[in-house]
Amino acid sequence: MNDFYENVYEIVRMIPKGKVTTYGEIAKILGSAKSARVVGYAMNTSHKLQDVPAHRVVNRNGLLTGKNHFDYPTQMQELLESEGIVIENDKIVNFETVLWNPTKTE
DNA sequence: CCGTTGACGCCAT
DNA sequence: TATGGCGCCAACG
Repeated sequence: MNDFYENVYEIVRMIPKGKVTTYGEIAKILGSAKSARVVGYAMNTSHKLQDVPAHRVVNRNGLLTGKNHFDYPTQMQELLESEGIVIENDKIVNFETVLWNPTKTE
């Protein structure tokens, strides 16, 4: 397991309930701001890991781009809604409000 | 070993 | 404002 992925998983695991973060932010924290795609790929690999709430990770627009990779397309939205996050048209409402900043939280 | 693809993001047109 | 292309890095065929 590469440190890059380990860091990704660790950050995603740190996301508190009812909050979300973006691939770009995670990538930036890891030092590869432009490698957001790799973060997404890591998420795909994390599918086998239960401790990684991949549903709390969205793109910079708050759009549920990865919903199609779950067991069923609506699972991601359902999980987020279960945590109090409001989603409309596959997009998170009040995205900035539910956005979690890993760097601000220690 | 080389080419293509992808849970993204930014810049150019 | 909307669409398209390029970059980045790793995995897969």
